[in-house]
Amino acid sequence: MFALIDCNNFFVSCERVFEPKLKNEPVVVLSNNDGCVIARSNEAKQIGIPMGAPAFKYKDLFLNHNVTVFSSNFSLYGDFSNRIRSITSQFGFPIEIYSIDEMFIELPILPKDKLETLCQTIKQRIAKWTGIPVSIGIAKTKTLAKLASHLAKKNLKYQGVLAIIETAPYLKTFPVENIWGIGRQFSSSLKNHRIRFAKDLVAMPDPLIRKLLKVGGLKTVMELRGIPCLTLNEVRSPRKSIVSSRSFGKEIDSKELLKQAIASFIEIGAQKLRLEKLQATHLGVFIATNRFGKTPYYSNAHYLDLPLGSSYAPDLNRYGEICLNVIYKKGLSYKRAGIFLGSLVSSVQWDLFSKDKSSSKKDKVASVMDQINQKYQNKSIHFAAEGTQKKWQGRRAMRSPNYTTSFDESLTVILD
DNA sequence: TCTGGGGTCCTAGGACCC
DNA sequence: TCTGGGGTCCTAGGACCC
Repeated sequence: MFALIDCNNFFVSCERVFEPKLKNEPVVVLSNNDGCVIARSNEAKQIGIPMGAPAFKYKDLFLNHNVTVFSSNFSLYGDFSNRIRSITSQFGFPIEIYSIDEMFIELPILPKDKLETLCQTIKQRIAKWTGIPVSIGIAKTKTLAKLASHLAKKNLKYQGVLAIIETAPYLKTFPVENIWGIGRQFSSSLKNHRIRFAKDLVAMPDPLIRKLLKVGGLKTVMELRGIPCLTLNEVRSPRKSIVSSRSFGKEIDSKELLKQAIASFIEIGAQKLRLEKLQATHLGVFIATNRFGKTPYYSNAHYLDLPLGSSYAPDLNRYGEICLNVIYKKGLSYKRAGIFLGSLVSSVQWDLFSKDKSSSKKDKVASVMDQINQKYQNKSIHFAAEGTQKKWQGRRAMRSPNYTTSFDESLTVILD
């Protein structure tokens, strides 16, 4: 049996832990650059704020309904995510971290009421020790567990936990577009075939499913039928690529500033590489003007294979600059840029003819910098290529303090 | 002024081979 | 009338997820 533990309105719930007065109040969390709504409390959903709503278009609504607005604070959310994982792992079941706010666990086969009691215990411990409310769905396959958690979240009568043994009654009214693995395109093409609910999908002939939804969709349907196709992945498979990109706070036309932004993105990626003991042998840079602007949209990317794998920013940066030179067009104002690191390898493939014998020195430099940035604040020390002004950085005016990951920002409690 | 960011997998089609 | 028939590999684009 699989159980999916899903945190309710996760980012909002994290913010509420330190602002208890916001319970039962409408709250939203915004994306980078304070651009879009990426998390909503139930109250905010009720007001009619959709997922992904551009913040500036909803300013009045926020004001009129007293919506509390946060910039995103991923250090805080990541820390809560780790705490919830460690609490869950205490129960001793195999566990898969699926995303920042979701985990699968594998449970023994037990009667419905035993499964639900067990998961209520998990749910209550997470709530008591972290303050984060979760919903838990239990079923024979991962896809059904997802479906169950969705129902557990939406239907108060389940009190946050639902085990599905007999699937038929639940599939009957479950809309296809809410099924895990059925996105916008697939659900609209299913609707053209008059498939509206999970039960219709399950009854479809396999060749037609294969034709419309490809192999992935066929797996989804098998799982809905109770035949497990997906397994628990306890160890995360090594990452295959890294992307680091941002929209800018202000549009940039200077190539020099773009270079600095690219250098910053490369260092973010390089840090991840070093953390996971990987090196990139493929690098790309992409830049884009404002999609919504009046001027014609320009976006372009250029990729290079590197002669030697690296996780050292100055090395990667040389190729980054080459890429930028290829795609940069003078006279345009750029709104977004990013870098891509791919073909990641775990050890260096030495180039027989390379003159680069300095790699151990570079390793030392990088590791000292990483230590300093870890001990003090991140970006305490950085390469000059990143620039000192960061004129391109976006807004995050309403970010909450890093209560749990920075001593300087921890909560002060005043006792009377 | 203002519209996110980071991933994976699958497929169709082109290039190339014999 | 009818212009071979299989293969493999790579890539871009599209689908999905959070």
